[in-house]
Amino acid sequence: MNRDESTKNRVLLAAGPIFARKGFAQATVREICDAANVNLASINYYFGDKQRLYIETVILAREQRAEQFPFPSWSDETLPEVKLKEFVGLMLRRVVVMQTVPWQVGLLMREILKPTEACQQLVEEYFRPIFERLLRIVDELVDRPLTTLQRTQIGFSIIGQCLHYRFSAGVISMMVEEKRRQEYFDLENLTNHITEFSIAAIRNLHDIEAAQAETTAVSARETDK
Amino acid sequence: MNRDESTKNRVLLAAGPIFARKGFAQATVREICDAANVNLASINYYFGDKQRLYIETVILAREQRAEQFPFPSWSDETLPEVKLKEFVGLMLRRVVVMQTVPWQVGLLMREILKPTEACQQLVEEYFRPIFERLLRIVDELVDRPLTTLQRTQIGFSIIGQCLHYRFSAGVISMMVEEKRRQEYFDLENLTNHITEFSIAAIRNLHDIEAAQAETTAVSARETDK
DNA sequence: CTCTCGATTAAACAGTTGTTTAATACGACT
DNA sequence: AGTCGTATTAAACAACTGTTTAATCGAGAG
Repeated sequence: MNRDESTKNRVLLAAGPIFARKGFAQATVREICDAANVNLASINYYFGDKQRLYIETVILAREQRAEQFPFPSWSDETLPEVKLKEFVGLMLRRVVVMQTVPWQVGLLMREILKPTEACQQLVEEYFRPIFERLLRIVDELVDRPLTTLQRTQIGFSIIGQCLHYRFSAGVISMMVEEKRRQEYFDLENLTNHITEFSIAAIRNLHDIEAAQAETTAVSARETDK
Repeated sequence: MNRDESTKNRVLLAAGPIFARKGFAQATVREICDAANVNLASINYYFGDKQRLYIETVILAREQRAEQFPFPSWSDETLPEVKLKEFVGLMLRRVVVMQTVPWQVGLLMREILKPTEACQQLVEEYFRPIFERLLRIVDELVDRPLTTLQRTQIGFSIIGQCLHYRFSAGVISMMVEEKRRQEYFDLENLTNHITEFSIAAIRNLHDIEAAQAETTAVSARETDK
């Protein structure tokens, strides 16, 4: 029998999307076996129990995590503004559009929200390189050296704007009028806004810091009285 | 009998932390009743079913959270910059707490990540008023009228920066060096950065939009060749 | 006292869960 | 043919779920 269509493999492939969608506890072995068109006992026969099936599924997800949206290779002359825009567009494409998110990413995201020890490796191999790449773009956008804290915070501000459209997608949908919902999740609109917002912030940050110190003083005076 | 110690109230208070920790499906009525030291049938007697107990718990969480960190009342002369800073600080205080997450916050975050029936009411009575308040501050910060889409996107950019430190707290902790972790979650540092970043962005957004149009053209030309 | 009625209780219920069992089917080998 | 070992099956299992039931309690009213 072809290995790809073996009972064990069918279970593994069917389990992935279901675990990704519903989580470990909410996914049922009956649902998985139905989807895989195998007998109910197959999971225990091949994997021992549900838990070990889940672990094998996570491992498979890691292995199969194909670089579906690879980073473009930029020439030396590419403007940092262009780089940032493409970076933001890439982030949004990877995480925002729920429908097209492959189940492998969904499963890993699930692990990330509730970090375990296995998550550490994921951070090092997946998130940190992405983040470092972003920070290098930020460096190009400013004309002065930044402290480690500053550039990290700027990075989180940009990432935060992107991820918000995934984590809070449900609430955002409820908050905007249904008629224009598509507009708010439109990839190009989002990319343009987040890019422009962030560039505007980075460019203007230097001037603001000084002014803000004054504002803080005003705020303090108001609190006093 | 004291109202606070009534059976119904004991159930409500016991349910909050359990729902927050385990989610709706994973929390069991027996566990809640045990914690509240009441009979198993009490939930159905007082609340009808588990679901309605959950909804009442979410409502309670929202009320208690808003009570603990109320909005300041601003005078007419208060600078919008000050307002934004206090808004951001309030958001962060309500949402971002490093070590121990109060169960009220945990429950609200659960609703954002995976909205249930309780969420619609939560949006209308809690999130939307907060968001509208933010948008009015944004209006004061710009000197020109914004489209609905623009001001909403700006609002999401600010909220997204704040919430990122809750949803991605685990990953952020893993990404920054442990020695300086406290620094990255320091309330004042965060408040200052997000406020300054957002003000800088809003102030500069107008100029950037024009420049970005040119950049887009450059990007297109680069893609062509 | 008795009566009443909401509050509380233990028990039972019906449904679902993951897992196990025992029987059977199937193919490879002698 | 018969034998062996693996794969697959339907059924049963025990534990747990939310909910319902019917009995009991307990305090206030007549």
